[in-house]
Amino acid sequence: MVMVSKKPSSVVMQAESNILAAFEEHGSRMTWSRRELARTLARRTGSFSAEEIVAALPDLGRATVYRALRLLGEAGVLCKTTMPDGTPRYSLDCAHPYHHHHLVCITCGRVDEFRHPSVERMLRTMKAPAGSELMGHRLELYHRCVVCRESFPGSPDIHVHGTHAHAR
Amino acid sequence: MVMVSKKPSSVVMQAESNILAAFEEHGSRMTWSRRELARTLARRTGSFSAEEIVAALPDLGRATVYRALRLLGEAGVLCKTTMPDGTPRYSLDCAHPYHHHHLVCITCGRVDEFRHPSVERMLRTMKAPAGSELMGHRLELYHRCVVCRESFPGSPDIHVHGTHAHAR
DNA sequence: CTTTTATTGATACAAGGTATTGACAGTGTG
DNA sequence: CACACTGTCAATACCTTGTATCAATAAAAG
Repeated sequence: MVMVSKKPSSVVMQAESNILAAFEEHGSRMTWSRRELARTLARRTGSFSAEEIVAALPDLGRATVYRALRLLGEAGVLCKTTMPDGTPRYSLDCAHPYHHHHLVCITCGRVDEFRHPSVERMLRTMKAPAGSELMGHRLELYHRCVVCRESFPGSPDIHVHGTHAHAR
Repeated sequence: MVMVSKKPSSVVMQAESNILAAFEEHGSRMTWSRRELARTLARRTGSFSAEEIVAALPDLGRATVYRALRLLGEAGVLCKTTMPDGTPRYSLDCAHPYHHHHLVCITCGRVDEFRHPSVERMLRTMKAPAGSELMGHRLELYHRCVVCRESFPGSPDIHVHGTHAHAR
């Protein structure tokens, strides 16, 4: 996991206040822990694991971090993405806060958001089989981003249960 | 997790030989363990966890079961699905062995396979951002199946990171 | 039948996350 | 401002889902 592209400070501040707002709107108390967390998360680029955040905030308890991540996920400012091998990664919602899917680089872990009309069409027309009720969905596209292709040419042979390879 | 619909014995036998064939085609040795596993998996309906299989085969080691599940996943006869909360479930591939997505009941865990032209169109046109390379994808639709809706009316309020709720 | 090599089960371990608990800190009320 | 109420905290233990290791064993090839 490389890729430490710089994040403009205006974007960081925006992200931080988004996070704080999410806590507020959820009715959570504003504590030092949560402020620290917001500050730390806002600076992140790309995706990260929960344990990375735990490590970055040694003065917060594990449970506290996990609780906050779940809360922010429910509030819609943080997304939990599943890598091809099933390990979870978190990323901040930026571009499309309300509905989007993920384009995930399997090499550096970078997560981008996208929308595509065909997906929305599919979701509308899927009106699940007679009598059932659609409740939600998960869509992730796995790729190798430009930077990673340039740094490491060649094709990593990745297969994982539940993931469908694309024809070459 | 309820739903013990009966599986016709012809289907069971078909599934069992599919599994054995998968081992064979992969070049694996045919062992007693793998035969037992094939027999057990073939009888399953709906989805199941790895630990359920471990428990059902007390004479096989944990590692053996996990190894076989991974192998069968790679061979394409078994799918690993991610529930909304991130826990994995396995299910046999039946209808569309080569390319499909999953319609997952969040109440009983039943997994159905589906295809939808809009999804295929999206995948074709997504030709990921300039210079990157699409490697695979994961698409799961979460719903409550007919049986579960009848058994438990009311709407469970499920939200999990990375899953997007559908408008009601 | 012997050799080779994949496979096995046991065990330990790693990652990701939740449950519990006593202590403590924010916040609304008086 | 003081108090009590309740959310939140850190620490810890524990759970689930898997993987790594390794010596013993069983397929399969010759």
